[in-house]
Amino acid sequence: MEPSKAPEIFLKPYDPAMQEPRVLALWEKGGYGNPDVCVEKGVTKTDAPSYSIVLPPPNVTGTLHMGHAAMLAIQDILIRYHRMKGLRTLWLPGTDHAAIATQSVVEKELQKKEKKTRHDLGREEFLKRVEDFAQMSHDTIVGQIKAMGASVDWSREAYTLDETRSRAVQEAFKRMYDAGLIYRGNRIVNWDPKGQTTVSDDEVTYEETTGVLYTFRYSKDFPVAIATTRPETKVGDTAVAVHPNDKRYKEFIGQKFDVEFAGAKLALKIIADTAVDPEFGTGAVGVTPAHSFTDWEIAQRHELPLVQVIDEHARMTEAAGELVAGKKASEARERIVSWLKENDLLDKEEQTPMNIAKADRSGGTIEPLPKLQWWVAVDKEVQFPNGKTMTLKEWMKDVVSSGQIKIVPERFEKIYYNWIDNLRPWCISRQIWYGHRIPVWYHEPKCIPIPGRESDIEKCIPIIVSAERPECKFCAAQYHQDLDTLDTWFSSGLWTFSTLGWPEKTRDLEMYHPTDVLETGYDILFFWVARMILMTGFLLADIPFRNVYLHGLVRDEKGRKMSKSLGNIIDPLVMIQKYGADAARLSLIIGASPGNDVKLSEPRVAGYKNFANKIWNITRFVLENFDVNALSAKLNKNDEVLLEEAKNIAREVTKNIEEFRLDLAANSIYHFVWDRFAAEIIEESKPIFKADDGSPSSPSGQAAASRRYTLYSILYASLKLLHPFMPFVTEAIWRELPQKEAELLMVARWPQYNSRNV
RNA sequence: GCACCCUUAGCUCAGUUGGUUAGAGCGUUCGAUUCACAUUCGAAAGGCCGAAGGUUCGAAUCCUUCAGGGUGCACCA
Repeated sequence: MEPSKAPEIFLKPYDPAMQEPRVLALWEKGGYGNPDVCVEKGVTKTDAPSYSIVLPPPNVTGTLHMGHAAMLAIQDILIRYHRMKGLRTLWLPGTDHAAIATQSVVEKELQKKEKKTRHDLGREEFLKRVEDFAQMSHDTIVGQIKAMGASVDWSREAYTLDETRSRAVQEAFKRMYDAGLIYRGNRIVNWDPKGQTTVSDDEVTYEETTGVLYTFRYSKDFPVAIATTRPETKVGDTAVAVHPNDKRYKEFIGQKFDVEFAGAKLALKIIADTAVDPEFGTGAVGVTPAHSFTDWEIAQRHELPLVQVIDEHARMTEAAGELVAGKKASEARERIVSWLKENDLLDKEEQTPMNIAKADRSGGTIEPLPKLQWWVAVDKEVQFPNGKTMTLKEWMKDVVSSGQIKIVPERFEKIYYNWIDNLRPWCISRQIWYGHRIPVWYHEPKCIPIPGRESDIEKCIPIIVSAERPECKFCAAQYHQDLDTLDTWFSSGLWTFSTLGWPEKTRDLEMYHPTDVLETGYDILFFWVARMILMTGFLLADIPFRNVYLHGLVRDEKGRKMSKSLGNIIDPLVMIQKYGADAARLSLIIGASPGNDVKLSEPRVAGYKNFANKIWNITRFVLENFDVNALSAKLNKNDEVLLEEAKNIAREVTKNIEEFRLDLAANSIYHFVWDRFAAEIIEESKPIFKADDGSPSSPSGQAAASRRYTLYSILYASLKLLHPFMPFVTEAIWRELPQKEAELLMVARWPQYNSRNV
């Protein structure tokens, strides 16, 4: 029996740069990313249960980074595994318009290259620029997703701002508006003076600094001293609050004072409120309803008037009084402090730790301002489509605490609850141009009666929610659309079902929703995951996904965030070019336990390239010593034990994938292949093949045949087990195998470790 | 202020419900190699598992306290 020669390709080391494009072409030709094709071609049974993941859509703000690469690797492992298991598997790709993020990238470019602002171009022209940029960025991203080997279904690709998704956004807005969940209201917003827009609470980050706490009296005869770190806002005070049990101030509660303070006339009422901490400062708070969230709430409780003294450009308004009106807030502060000194009203200046609120995107210092904006009510009781009445907050808690949605790692559930407990109404309107225009039309400033039909005006509806411009039968005024756009997370919140065709009742929606896993970085648990649960709950009375798997952040070797300014960015494409996509993937998987950050360095990626070559050479050895006749060989006891060992590995890998321990799964197959299969089993085989006398009936010939079969079986099973982790090299090898069950490894069956066959 | 996470070999990290001499990768040192693998193989050095108590027949693992590092949220007059 003459052993077959291994294909020539194995005589050279594994070359990912050469093999990967060929493998990509094979996959593209196969079309198995689309589950319908899998069913058509018979690799998936018609009645197979479904398994679905929607890709968290990358922002069209440029190129993908290592975090995206990690996300793609993890999801592709889950997808390939389930596809091989025989499930009807859908991985739906897409990109996110990322409103504020994309707009600001384009604005910066515009400023840098042409010294223009968006207002110089006008809304239409500017939007065209943004769209061009978004398209370019989209194409780059698609190329990168492919290069990573992600087996997504491109036929279902979606964009958060395309037509279908726009319809979903308008429908969602309308339903929530009709239910009273979305309302327009004058509340304190996080105003970003730099970006000239509102931002949500979650888009605000806090920086610790040291500030000065000033203790002073409004005037000589004012009975109470107060403390503040923002003296410039004090010209907008309308009350002084003390704790109801504070004996020092009890006698003053309810009294009113008119004072002249730094050029402003203040009418101050002394009130009692439990929000006041008697231990802090003097135990008395100057209440500024227009420029502080807590003060605004106090003002609501006590029906206090509101005086806005700072405007959208962080300048003092006319209402701030003659001393500081028109000045920058920072200047106003100095002015007022010196005024206090001049008038001998300042008791104390002391250093105090404080947090400065910054807008996440623009870095502007947040100025709390009262503004008329659109909000999602999270504490309002509403009827859900399933008939139940509850608040959005209650829903969000229930679906997690009841176990309908599982968060992995579990500790994030606590963080999630904590976030919900502190959740305030969600401000969804933004004063930027790129995004979903708010589908609301107004008769503003007012309705205009039609001559001769003046009484009709009572029937007129001055605010209408609609995708198209409505016509008014009762009034002569035109409807004007709201100028604002929606928070990008509003459309992202619909992602699991807008991608499947909602609000149409599509087959996809029925088959793939709820999705099985939402896999993303823990940094957007609140931004996105919580919002998806909220939106899906109200609109579908359903959950968007059964599992949330949170991966850690990819950092540099010193544990720092990768950033342009630090110059420590590792570009996934460069890594793929140098070491292959398989190596890049493995470096992001092994050693990355759920929810924990990964420290990545180039040598780490390089190390896994060796592994791909190892598999390559194992194959060479096995095929050089293989013979199809060996497939019918009678197995020796020894060899049966080896096959049993391989089954145990298959069992271990499977269990770990099921438990989201991809790091452990990858690790165990890695070690089995290298340390057991290559280093020991193959080494032991060499003498067996040497001793082979070529006669199938002799003991030596029989032993060799048994071993040939065994090596082939172990290789065969190893390729399958490795495939989700290293799809390229395994698929390239599969192509060369003389005996196999399927044209492509990506649709071969996952090893059945319960049966006799590996 | 309220939570959470991390601390194990020089570096990066595993060690999943407590169970024999604590593991891997990279790095270091020594050796082998006409042999599937210029990307290979073997071996060695290197750890009072952050500290102190406790529970237990038995603790890296469970409990308490503390220290250092990090994160989230709140407060921020």
